[in-house]
Amino acid sequence: MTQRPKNKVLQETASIDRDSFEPAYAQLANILRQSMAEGLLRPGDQLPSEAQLVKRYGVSPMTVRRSINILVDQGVVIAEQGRGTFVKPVAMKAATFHLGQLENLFGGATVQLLEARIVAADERVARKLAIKEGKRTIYIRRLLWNNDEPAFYHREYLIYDPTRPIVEAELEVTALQQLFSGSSESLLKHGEINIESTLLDEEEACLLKTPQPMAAFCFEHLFYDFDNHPVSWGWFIGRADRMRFTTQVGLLLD
Amino acid sequence: MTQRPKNKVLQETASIDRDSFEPAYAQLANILRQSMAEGLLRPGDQLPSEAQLVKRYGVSPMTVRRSINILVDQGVVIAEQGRGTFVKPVAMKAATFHLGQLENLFGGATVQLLEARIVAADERVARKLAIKEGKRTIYIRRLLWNNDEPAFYHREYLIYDPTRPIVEAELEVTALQQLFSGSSESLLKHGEINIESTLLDEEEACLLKTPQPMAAFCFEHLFYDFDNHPVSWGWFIGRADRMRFTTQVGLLLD
DNA sequence: AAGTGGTCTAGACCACTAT
DNA sequence: TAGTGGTCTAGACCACTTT
Repeated sequence: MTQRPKNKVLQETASIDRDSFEPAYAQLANILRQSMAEGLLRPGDQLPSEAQLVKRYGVSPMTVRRSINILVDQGVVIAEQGRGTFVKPVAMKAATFHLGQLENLFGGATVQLLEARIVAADERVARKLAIKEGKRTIYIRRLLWNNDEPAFYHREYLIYDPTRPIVEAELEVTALQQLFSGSSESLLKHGEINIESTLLDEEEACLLKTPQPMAAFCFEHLFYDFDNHPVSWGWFIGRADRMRFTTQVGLLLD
Repeated sequence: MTQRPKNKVLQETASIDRDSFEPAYAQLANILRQSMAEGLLRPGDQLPSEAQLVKRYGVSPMTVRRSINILVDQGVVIAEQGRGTFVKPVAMKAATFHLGQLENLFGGATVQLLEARIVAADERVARKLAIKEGKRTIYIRRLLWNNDEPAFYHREYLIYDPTRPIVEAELEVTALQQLFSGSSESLLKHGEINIESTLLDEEEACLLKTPQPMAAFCFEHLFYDFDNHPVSWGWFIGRADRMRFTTQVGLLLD
């Protein structure tokens, strides 16, 4: 282990501007992050204690705590009760991928209904939707177009609810579209999405008008209603060369 | 637009347990989330005002604000100054994919060095690493093994720094491994990672011992040091059927 | 004018860690 | 015992929206 001084003096120039529109807690968080970005505070280093920060920057303890909580939430420091607060090394446990491009793909998409029929649930579907095998489900196949190009091929199994007849318009709206539009009329409470990398099979390649073999992203989705019952299970498949997911790791400055 | 009552009475049964180990702010946040999960509070509904929550649950304004900030950060409610706080509809703008499995793959991996040599940067490499074309870089090809199976094929271009000779041990440690291990000796400050879905080419399939065609995940990475200079650019390629990324959308309860 | 969220104060008490 | 972070109070003042 390399020995480093336990505590470093931050640049005295930085201070809180009380006339700024930026709140004091945000300013202090930025000052601390800036110190890390400049290498004044390195991974493993201890941050000044709360009491020190209170004195140095002339803010109340609650404000200091809020600043530090922000850094903790961002995962750039770790606070240990009774020991101190330390700069975390860059590590990647989870990555937030921004699906902005995906949002665009769904946003302007038009929906072509390929097929919609009532089918009996086989073992696999029954298990996913938590219903009995043989119960009726609605099977829907759709093609989502974007800029006159086929963007996604979507297959979905919906719980068939005899008390709520299917409006034709509904067939043109997908669960995932609702997610992206943020419709407040959604019946969905939550869902799980899996991203997989697959090859297009013959049918998929044909519908999406791609040569074969072609790499693709597959988004498997399972959505639940407010009673925690599964509502739909399906997959969106789109050619990989139209999508990319990006994430940043480590320290981020504004 | 459907009209809903602007404000609902929450279940009076729920209250803060001052003897609990769970802090009051977390308890209150959970009570509110529970109300959403049960459908008492639906997307678009207004939450009780801070003053109301202060009275009803007998906590201070700061504690109420902290609870609500948690929900805001989680993206399940939106607070609008002067108007109120409202339940957000389920929407997916970004998705956090948990790379736990990936972590396992890297964690126990052994590294087989295939090639390491100094090469002049071509236009593409020079652009990515922000150096002049023709400058020397270290090109490394590695195979990462996991459980006696080839897991990832890694190619990487490193900035060649004549003042810092390459230790042989370094060649067996990758930037991404550092990320996963959370080594505090990392020189890395931050980086960008792209996830792509691709097909394995002949060389890749051969090294990874897969049939062809085979779908694969490709992680392109670009890492920077504390001076914001690029350090390395490369790709990890692994067969798709060994990885899966999952995310949850909407309301999450503990 | 009344009600809402946004920020902030100046402490308090507690649990935990190190010496 | 001293120092650290974790929680919480009981207000204050401000900016903003609605009526």
